[in-house]
Amino acid sequence: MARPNEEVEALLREYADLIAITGGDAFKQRAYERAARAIGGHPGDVSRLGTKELRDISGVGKSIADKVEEYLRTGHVAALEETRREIPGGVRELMSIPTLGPKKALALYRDLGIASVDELVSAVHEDRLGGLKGFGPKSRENILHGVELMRQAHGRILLGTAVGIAEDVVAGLREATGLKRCAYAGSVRRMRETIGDIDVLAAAPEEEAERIMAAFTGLPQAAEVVMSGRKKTSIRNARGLQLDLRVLPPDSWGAGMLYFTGSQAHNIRVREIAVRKGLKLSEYGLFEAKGGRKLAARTEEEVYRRLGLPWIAPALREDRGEVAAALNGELPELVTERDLRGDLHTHTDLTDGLASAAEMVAEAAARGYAYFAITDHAPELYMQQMTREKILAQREELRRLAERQGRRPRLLHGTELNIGPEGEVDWPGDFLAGFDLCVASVHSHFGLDRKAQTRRLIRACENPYVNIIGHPTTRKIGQRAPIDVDLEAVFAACARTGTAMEINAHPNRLDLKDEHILLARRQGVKFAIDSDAHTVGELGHTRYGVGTAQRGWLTKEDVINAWPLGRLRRFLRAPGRPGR
DNA sequence: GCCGTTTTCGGCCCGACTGTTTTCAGTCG
Repeated sequence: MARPNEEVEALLREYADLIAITGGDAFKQRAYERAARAIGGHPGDVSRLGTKELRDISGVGKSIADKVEEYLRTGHVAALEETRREIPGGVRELMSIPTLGPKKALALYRDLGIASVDELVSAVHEDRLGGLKGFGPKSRENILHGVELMRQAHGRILLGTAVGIAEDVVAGLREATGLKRCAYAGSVRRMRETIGDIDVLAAAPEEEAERIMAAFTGLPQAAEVVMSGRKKTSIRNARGLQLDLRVLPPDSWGAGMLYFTGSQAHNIRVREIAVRKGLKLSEYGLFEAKGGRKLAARTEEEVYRRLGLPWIAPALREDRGEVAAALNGELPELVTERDLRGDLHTHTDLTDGLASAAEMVAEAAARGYAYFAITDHAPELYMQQMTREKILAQREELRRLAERQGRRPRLLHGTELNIGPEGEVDWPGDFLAGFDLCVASVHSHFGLDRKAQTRRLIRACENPYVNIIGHPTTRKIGQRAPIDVDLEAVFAACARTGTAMEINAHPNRLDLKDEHILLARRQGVKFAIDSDAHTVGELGHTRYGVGTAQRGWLTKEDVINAWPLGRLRRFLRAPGRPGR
């Protein structure tokens, strides 16, 4: 499903870059970037849309719709091909080096014929950049350093890792400076699945800025100082991750958090509203365009309110229609971590977990869960050596634990079944009927074609004993691609059979991801936010699952483990399923 | 190139830092 959207997005982004390099209209470039973002984030498959529906996507007009259709029909776009002949791909690649943008990339190509990162590195070493305007000794150094970074670090880090670093840096800064208002913003606050850099905000009067910047560059995480000023300082940690600190007057805290939380596209939307009202919004506050009187800045709520909007949760700020929804009073009341009443997918040392059932249950109780499911692996995952006897013994163990435990959490005995290539699962129905719930997941045959993957997942949904499809696309971020499957067809089957889709909260999975959730939700699918914990500590991963669910606009109504136990049990025994 | 309860033409977000340009362009977020 996502593939055509991603392809079209990449295509439009490339065209936007080429417009920038060739010195084309900056507004035209932005129009292509905006359309690229809109199509990349569009929940449905764009290759299935007609001209009219395509143009209904905000930012897509006649010209871009024509190009998208041309691409989907023929596999290429004539206008893009033509520009590509003018500018070799390697020139665009130069822009991925920090400090090099379209103008400098073009200068390098036009004046020196440099059309790849390697050629650029050689040119610097051979000192051929000497005469080029805008390339002094410092920029040459920056280029070599940037290429080095690109080659070693390459790319983004997982949300879970980034949250840890961001929390450490905020705590370190607070301790070193006594700052009260200090927080991370940016994509970490929005809970994006991967993070490119970390933005930290501090509120302090002007005269304290220098002291705070010094504390920042003095943190143990600061392996390198990238730039330092009185208002903004950037460091890199030992692994090449950039952290930016902005210091703002305390009066500007809300406007600053709003601005630095982004996304950029969300900010543009909000500013457009400001402009239409004759106002100006910056990180310092909301001002009258004429006269410059400050109208709001102290809190995010205040700034939004003055623009006629309710507060918009960070996870929604991706320009996916949240501003329009806010204007119409149609923002969803998002599910929160506190809404979760239990976890429905966890493991113990009976299979590949590290903690005993008793330890897992104790932690679930400490988390305040009303119910808690243990779902160890089933026999088809051969390495786990599961048998009927072992899992029945576990059921007995849980019964004893429940007696000791009292009413909370109520223990549910489940299993994580393996979905075979034909959609079959490990045990027959009469044995499955003994479980409180069954999660079913793909653990093998990742390479089947789209038709076969789709068929096996739909069959799993149709199994009356399967309640939840675990990590539905089986992707591991940065490690394993998702299986090729028609998710829309699977979602339809889920909605029809009353099978929930899992939002696996492990930071290296986050599966389903936000865009899939948006799509599934519209088909009436229900979700389970599960930790898939294999250790006691991993039970805390649910926060990332909740963040992902929020990015998919889910309310507690959509999430079965935010429901009271009675309602959850009715869902697990829904009509069409044999009673048990 | 897109878009419209101010507009079908004339707008399109805004500010900080760096490097080298002696007054500001380019890049970044």
